[in-house]
Amino acid sequence: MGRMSPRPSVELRRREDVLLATWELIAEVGHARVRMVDIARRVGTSTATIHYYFKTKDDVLAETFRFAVADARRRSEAALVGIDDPWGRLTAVLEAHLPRQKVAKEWLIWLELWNEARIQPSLRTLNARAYGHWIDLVEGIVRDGQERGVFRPVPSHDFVLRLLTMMDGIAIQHAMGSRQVTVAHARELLLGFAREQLLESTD
Amino acid sequence: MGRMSPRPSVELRRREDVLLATWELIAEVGHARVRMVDIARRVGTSTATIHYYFKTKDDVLAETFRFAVADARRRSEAALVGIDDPWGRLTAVLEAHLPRQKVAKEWLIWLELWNEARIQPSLRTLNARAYGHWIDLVEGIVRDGQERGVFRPVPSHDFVLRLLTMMDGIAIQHAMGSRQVTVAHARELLLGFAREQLLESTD
DNA sequence: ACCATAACTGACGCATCAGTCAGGTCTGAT
DNA sequence: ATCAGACCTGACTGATGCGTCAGTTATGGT
Repeated sequence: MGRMSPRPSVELRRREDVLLATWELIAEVGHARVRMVDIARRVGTSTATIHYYFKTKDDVLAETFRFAVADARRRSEAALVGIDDPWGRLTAVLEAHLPRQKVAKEWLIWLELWNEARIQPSLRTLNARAYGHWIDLVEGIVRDGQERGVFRPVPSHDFVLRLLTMMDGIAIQHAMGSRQVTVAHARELLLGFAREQLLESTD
Repeated sequence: MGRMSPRPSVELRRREDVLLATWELIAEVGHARVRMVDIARRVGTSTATIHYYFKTKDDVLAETFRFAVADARRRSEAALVGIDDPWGRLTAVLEAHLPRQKVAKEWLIWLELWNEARIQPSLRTLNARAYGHWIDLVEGIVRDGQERGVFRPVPSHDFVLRLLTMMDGIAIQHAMGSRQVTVAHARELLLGFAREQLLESTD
């Protein structure tokens, strides 16, 4: 009931507010430390209201993770709009996920998701799907570049797996506050690797 | 007091039992879900006894992380004993940390440590130190190989950072139960990368 | 045999939170 | 003006789990 009422805008807006607040809180203190009161306060309401829109706290967290995944996917797609040459597409999509500003917090969400996905099967499938899509996206760009003769014919799947796992590892050290791994350095490590593998001639 | 009593064996053994049990529990259910009762039960005692040896639960967790770090370092050193040629040393130390059997659980501990280190400063320095040591160790092997003319003169620091962050990223996907990333595949991704970069001639 | 103290424990206090409930207000349609 | 139902909330309940404490048992030295 009610979910298909003539005026769903309130419900949708409220739910999104909650997810946004939860998203920030997870990034700030970790999902295990997020309390319903914290979410409520940040949204400017009571815990009972949160429960009016979400059955349990776990639901809020799970939906927030889904929300984050969808958001990241949107960012990938937005970054690719209007770009045609393969190297431009590859750098655009990687740059779009380098940990600056809002994206920095997003990486913290991934850290949390990985930890929780280990335990909760539903989150595990969420992560598997998201990561699969991420790999497919980048691999598609790489293969396209190879077919067009712009990229060297390295094994695309292994290359992408190396590139993206490297990205995850870099994100971790960045999240640890390692001063060795600045955003500039992260970009150079990743793009440099891609350049070596895909662009530079074997002489 | 007491810490320097004539018979420290009981205390030391007990403490180690607790750390071992906690280590396993963290790997199994995640540090946030580990309860004092669980630890006590696994050691075969009461929660009050755990508190006799450790001030708080956080102390137990923190010391367990320290314990895990020390254990990993010991494994690196053990793997290198008696091996002289650089490529042998590099593969030995990497193999020693591939996620098989006991080491598989260890990777889960790292996942947990990364999450918690983000929040707790003392754990962050622990992680920073451990990771710094890990990089130094591998970079030492690489530089030694380069000086001996066995490895190609790629920039050692960047290479090692790429290799080790790749390893972390692979570990994450492995922990997620990705069937794409088996241990065999992980080994090939890592060692293959090292081989390409360090051994294969530029033609 | 005795004692000091290390080692251990059951029972409990206490704080923290997720979730519920009974009832309130607000809004748009008739 | 009235009403149905969406929207919201303060106050409460119940469960959970850390840490304490008063007291017991084990142990090694003299």
